[in-house]
Amino acid sequence: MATPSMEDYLERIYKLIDEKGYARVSDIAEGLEVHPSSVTKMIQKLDKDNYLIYEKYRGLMLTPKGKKMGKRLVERHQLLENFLTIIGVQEDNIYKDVEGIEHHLSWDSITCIETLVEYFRRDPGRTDELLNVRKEIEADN
Amino acid sequence: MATPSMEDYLERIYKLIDEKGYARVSDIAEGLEVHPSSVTKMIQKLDKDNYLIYEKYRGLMLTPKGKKMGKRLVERHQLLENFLTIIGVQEDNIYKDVEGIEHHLSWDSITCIETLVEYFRRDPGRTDELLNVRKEIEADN
DNA sequence: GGGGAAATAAAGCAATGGCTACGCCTAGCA
DNA sequence: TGCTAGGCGTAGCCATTGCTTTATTTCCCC
Ligand SMILES: [Mn+2]
Ligand SMILES: [Mn+2]
Ligand SMILES: [Mn+2]
Ligand SMILES: [Mn+2]
Repeated sequence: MATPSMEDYLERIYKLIDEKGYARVSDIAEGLEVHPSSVTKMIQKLDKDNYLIYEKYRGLMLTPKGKKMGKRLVERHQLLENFLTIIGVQEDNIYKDVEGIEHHLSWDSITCIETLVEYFRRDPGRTDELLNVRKEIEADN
Repeated sequence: MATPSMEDYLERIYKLIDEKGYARVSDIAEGLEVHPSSVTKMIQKLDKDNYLIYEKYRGLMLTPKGKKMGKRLVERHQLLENFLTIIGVQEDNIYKDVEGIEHHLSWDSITCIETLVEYFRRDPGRTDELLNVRKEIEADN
């Protein structure tokens, strides 16, 4: 099982490869705001756990396992951001909250949240009603 | 700021006092599945941070700060369990998920989830519609 | 006052993951 | 073609968190 930090790295790596075609140590480090040496260390761990194949000074390649996991992690992060946005969480809180909770939800929960997001997407009136509930609660104070 | 573990202890302590009138080291230890010595250590930390007043061998008392925080933590935990239940997460996943995410949500997010739960509570038909969405998604596979 | 349960103290361990310092590799320029 | 800057890797260290084990102390009740 991957630790939260491992997931953050894998997510970032997947995204970089997806967007730029490759993932360099320095880009990963910048994205996660850690030092390059920390990235090297973690890459070696991810290699040992078969999420990627790493050749020093040569770069890295995600294995099928790593690709699959990376994709899920990126999608999970996006889903959670969408969820918090829909329910009205302030922009500035969203990223940090998602970074925290994403590692602690079962895939069962993720699926249910997916359904919930779809529920609001299918009928925008529902979002309006949610906002009404909010207003009514606020008015009671 | 309290660490996740501190929050877990505080939550448990508040609950014990609420239900039994007092919180003994052994009860706390049992509830959190740790050794009594771990409890003692954490209690001292919580004392230092003014969440409670601790007299060795004499027990502890929550300060106003500790009471307020404890109450919020217990309510937060309960809210998140309700939320996951409403959206259809399996019983066996709920506790573990909540234990994990509860420490990583801003109070802004908590408030929004509260509103969401209230939204479903006000009209049970909404829950039914959510279930329908779920069934339709499942049927598509 | 003594026995035993409960609580505490002290020491230490393990996992995680970050940083610094320094050394190595290599692409690309001179 | 050789140098070198910047990127990368290694080793060693440190901080945090929170747990355990073991030994000792205290309290409570008989
Ligand atoms: Mn994260
Ligand atoms: Mn993320
Ligand atoms: Mn918890
Ligand atoms: Mn909890």
